[in-house]
Amino acid sequence: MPATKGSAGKNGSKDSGRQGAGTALVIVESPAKAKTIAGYLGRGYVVESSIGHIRDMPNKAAEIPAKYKGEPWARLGVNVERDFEPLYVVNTDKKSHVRKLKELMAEADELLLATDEDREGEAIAWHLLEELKPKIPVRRMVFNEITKEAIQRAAHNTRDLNTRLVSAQETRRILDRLYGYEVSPVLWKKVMPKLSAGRVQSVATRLVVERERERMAFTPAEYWDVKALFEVVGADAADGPTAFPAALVAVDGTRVAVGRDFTSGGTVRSDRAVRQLDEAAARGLTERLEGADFSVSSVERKPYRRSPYAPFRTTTLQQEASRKLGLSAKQTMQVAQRLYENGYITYMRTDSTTLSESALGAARNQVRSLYGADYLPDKPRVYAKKVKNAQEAHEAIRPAGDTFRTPSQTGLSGPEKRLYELIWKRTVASQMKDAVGESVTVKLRGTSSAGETAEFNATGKVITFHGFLKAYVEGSDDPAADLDDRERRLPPVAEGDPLTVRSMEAEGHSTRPPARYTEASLVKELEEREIGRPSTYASIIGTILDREYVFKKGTALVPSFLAFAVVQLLERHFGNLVDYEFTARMEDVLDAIARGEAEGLPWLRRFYFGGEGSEGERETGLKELVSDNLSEIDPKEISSLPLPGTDIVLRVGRYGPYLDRDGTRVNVPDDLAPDELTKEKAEELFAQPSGDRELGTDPATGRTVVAKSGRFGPYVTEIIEEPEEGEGRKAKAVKPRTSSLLKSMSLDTVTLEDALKLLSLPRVVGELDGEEVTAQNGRFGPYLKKGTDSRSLETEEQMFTVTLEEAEKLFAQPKQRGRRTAAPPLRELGEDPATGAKMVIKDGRFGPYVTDGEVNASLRKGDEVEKITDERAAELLAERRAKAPAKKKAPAKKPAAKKTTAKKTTAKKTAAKKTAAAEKAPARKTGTPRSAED
DNA sequence: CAGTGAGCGAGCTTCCGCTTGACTT
Repeated sequence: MPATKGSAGKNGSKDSGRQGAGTALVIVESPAKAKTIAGYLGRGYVVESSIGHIRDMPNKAAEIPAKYKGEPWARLGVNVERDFEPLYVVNTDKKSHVRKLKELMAEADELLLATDEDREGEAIAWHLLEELKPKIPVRRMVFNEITKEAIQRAAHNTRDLNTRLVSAQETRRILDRLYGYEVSPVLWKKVMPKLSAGRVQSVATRLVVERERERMAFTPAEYWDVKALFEVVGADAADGPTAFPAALVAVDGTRVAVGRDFTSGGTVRSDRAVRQLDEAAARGLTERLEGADFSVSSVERKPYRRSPYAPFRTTTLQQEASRKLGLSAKQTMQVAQRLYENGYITYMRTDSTTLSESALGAARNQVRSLYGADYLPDKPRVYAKKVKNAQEAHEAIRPAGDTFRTPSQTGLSGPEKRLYELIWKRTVASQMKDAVGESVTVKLRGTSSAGETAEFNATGKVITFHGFLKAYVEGSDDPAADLDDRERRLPPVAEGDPLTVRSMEAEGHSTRPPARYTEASLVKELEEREIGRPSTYASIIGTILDREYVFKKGTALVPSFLAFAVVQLLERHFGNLVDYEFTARMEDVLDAIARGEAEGLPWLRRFYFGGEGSEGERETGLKELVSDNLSEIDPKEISSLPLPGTDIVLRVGRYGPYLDRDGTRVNVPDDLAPDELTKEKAEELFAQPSGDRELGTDPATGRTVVAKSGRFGPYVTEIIEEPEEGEGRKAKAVKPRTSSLLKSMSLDTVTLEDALKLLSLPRVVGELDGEEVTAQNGRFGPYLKKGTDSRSLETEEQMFTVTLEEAEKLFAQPKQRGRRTAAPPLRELGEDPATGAKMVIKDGRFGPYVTDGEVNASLRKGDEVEKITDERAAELLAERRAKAPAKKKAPAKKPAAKKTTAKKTTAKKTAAKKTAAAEKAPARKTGTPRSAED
């Protein structure tokens, strides 16, 4: 609806429109929010969203602007040599949106940056400012709740941008980038490509691994107790239950041990004066108590009171949706997002439990109408913030609006209705009265036939006023635990009342290892440790699942052996970074920066370049840890997990985990939980046929032919019997013949016939120039060999069919000619303005590339052979030239002692010794943080 | 994890936090 200009309200105060003729552009973070706010602000305002952050450091090489490509720090996106100046680019998916914002701004006469009032929101506002470069007046607009009054108030009570908060955010961002982009490559080199490390995900992974370690170290303890059903003598069944259960708690005044009295090692805790009953003791006691007289020795009554739970924030919603609806963190957020976008609930990514005034009113009205005034407290309930680093830019998660719709009024169905109902109930319950009642503990005593005094306990709970429990009861992760609304009524008994035993039974138990994390409990743990943010909890789980650091077994998160290797590496070589307190300490620093009491730069400098720690000790910087210290990380050691009490080592290989005992190896199934890898299980794996498949006997040799899966893929080989012990060493060890399967074969279907054919290789083709010519299969595929000379063959089949004449022709041709000359350029382009050389696009092993005859440059993602312009080709070539010159090697270092072989393994070890020139940062020129500019 | 013989255009992977559609399979 177009704004009617003119009568913008001279008397103004109540007018929802804006004074003056022009319009103000208001930018918020979320489109759904923009829609709502636009309605509240009315004419004179155009409300648009930024859709989150609009700029960030480049994600990957393709996003780095050409002018920075050659910089040594371009890979990081942070100029570590110049005060950690970040390089910001508009995210590719935001380019068109930023353009739109610019267009809208051109129409406006004022810009209101109304992003969230937290660290990230302030930074988004600053980035908008930097990117939009407004020439009109700019103000920062903030609000904590989205109601008409609050929004209109906020529009007229603007402030300046808080640059200190922006600095805190930028410091956080830089640290996360340095951590992630410096440590991940260490994992690529030492463990496996494409792995990742980060401040949040690595700690999350470590938590899961540590829990598994606890489970592995756990020794269960067995203990027994006695359960009995007692009956009140002479009670009237009409008054309610006359029998009730009780459990043995003490014998002769000594408490009987229960689960919590044991250590994880299976022994009784040293500080516990308890008696551990074994089966014989428990059964014996039960027998001796048969027919014994019992009486009530004490009755203790305590008032019971329970207050409602706070309204939902992201983590508690995820936990309850998991317990009650069986939703994963990601599913919960997806459903909640839909509810939010369609106006059913408030924002779902929040760490706040606060309800706005209007929400309080709505909740209280609903309590009154649905449950009656008796259930309504005199004053609204206020919940203290539970989360330490809460930024509270939003409300709690609650039904939207000034009046709450009941679930049936929404017309929703399926998971959306169920989640809405959960949120609605929890919100309403949070404004109801406490549940009150009484809890009772009854102690019973009897004497056994051997004169032992046995003491039993019975507990009961009676709720006299259900209060909020009428609306909502929180779920539990432990299926054995009693829920809050569970009542247990005991018959009315008094001290001295006689009781008879209706039944009595000894029960055996064993202590259980700590439970594995679930998605919800891991998120809860992370939140308590101040690690991660509401917008990221679900994706943290996604990341560690994607990297295969954990897998799900039911709802449990099980760490992989890969996670053990990665965590082991990080703990041993980057201990500080996976310290559980790392983030908490970082938050302290960031808070100090936000308060203006500290600067980010010195802190980043120490983190990256090292320096004096808080205790005056020298702290090694990240840069040194990932470069000079790299050679200290032994990949073999890192990937090895000794199995305690055995000489078996579990190793994490490129093709999955396997066990190694003195060179004998066996694969470990990918889905084996680490705590299930016991000594016995390991032996079982070794005893199993190793997946080799016997194909039959070679009639020529009598040897068994088997198909196996090896390092280089599937292959066939033959089994050669070991010579008998006394037969001496004179018989020279015979090497078994081996051969890789052809590409057309597979391990499952290969036949003895195939195998014999393969084992017949190398085939003698004939003789040329006095040398034998053979056809065989090798590392790079099929080839012909003549002495030290060789030529590749086109197909595997040729190994069996190639004739001497064909071989002679091949050897007559120069090497390497195979396909190069055969392949004409894919496209011809014009001349490179830089060199004047003609450019062509060719097809190569790694896909299409452009070359000028000297320099070659692969096409990048998004480049299409048909659409490459001369300019783009020249750009690619220029970039390639700017990179480390492949030809002339700088002789800065001492000459290499030996010729480096091309073997990858050695390259790995010698990698990363970089010249440490110019590492020292020059003294700062100015003391002003870059982001503090006005 | 089986063990033989080239010579070549590499380039990319990855972090945490804000936010949604627009894409293809």
